[in-house]
Amino acid sequence: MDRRQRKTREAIFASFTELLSKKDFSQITVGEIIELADVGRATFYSHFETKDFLLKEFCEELFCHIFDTESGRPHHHKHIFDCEGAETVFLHLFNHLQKNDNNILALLSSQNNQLFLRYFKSNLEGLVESQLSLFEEKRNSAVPDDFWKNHIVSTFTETINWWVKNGMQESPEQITRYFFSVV
Amino acid sequence: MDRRQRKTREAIFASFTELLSKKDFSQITVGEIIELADVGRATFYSHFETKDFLLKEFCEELFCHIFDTESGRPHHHKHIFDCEGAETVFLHLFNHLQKNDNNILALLSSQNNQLFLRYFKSNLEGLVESQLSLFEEKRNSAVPDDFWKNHIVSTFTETINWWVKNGMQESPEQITRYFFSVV
DNA sequence: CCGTTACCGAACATATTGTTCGATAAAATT
DNA sequence: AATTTTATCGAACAATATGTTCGGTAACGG
Repeated sequence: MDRRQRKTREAIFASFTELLSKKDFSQITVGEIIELADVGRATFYSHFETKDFLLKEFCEELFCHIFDTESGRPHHHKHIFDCEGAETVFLHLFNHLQKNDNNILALLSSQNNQLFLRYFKSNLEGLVESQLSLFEEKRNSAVPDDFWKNHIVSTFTETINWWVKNGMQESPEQITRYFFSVV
Repeated sequence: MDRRQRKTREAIFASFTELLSKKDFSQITVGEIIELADVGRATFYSHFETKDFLLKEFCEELFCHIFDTESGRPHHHKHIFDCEGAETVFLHLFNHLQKNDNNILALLSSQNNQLFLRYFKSNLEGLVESQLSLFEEKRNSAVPDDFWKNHIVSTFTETINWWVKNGMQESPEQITRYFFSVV
């Protein structure tokens, strides 16, 4: 990718991040974004069809980064999907959040948290699906598979939500314990 | 309240309801609302400061109606807060939904469901708080009160969400059982 | 019956969106 | 190093949406 393109894209993302942490998505205008990013109007629209597409691509990069960071780095811990044991996987995610990669905490604690938790949720579904067997012991067989899966995913994102909203006072280990206490 | 005011307000709410069931809130314009409601532009703005305030008042009426319907009608069942037993209260809410008061199902199954579930949630909090003791037996004491309360509320709204999304094939009794199986 | 109030409708200023185009400079290609 | 390609700029543009103003009209309530 052309360096100019890269710089423009990153300037827009950075500007967008800053604005998202301050105001509601619906209140942000393209004019504000390009002014803060210091790029031309036509340039913005050559990168993103609309503001909604910007959000979509922004979230994809953000969560791809979080759900995928360690792959291909042999000396760090393994890829998230390869971790063993349910606790490890979810603890891993809580650790990522605490490290505040890509400043995601500012986004999760802003007025737009619902927006990001929704994206988080859709990314989480695949992961939970692959770990579903680890919850088998806790599961009441009276409920449908789909209901059960949805419940785990929702409980996890709600746990994150609660944690962030309360200032993340608990350690990742502690919050993982809370999560497993209720699910 | 003046009859003219009442009619205008209801026409706007009806128009708004119809539009909400068809498209995303952010895509709805004031122009569309007043055209469908057949009221003048100035009239709209004399009733509601902005589109967001319309949503706010709309939700307040909607949920007040649902959480409050039976009070003061001695021959019907008791007020929702007076019901005995946790199952009864939550079953009661599921029944309300199935009856589709105020056409709330169209709203809960539209693209705007997140919007309404959020309002639903805030209305639910008080109710859950008053019923918290009924969950005591199921509770793992290792988690904070606040976390526990949030978990129950979230699980309930997510149960509704799942139910509506899956076409409400289960009976209110069945869905109540699902809810209590996981919480 | 009369004073009050809500509505209409039309016009208006302002803001936002998304597009277009020629000029310019940075990048890639040869 | 010369040339072609490509991204950006800046400014202007039409189209749409927002929120306000005002005089005339008709419905309301006492």
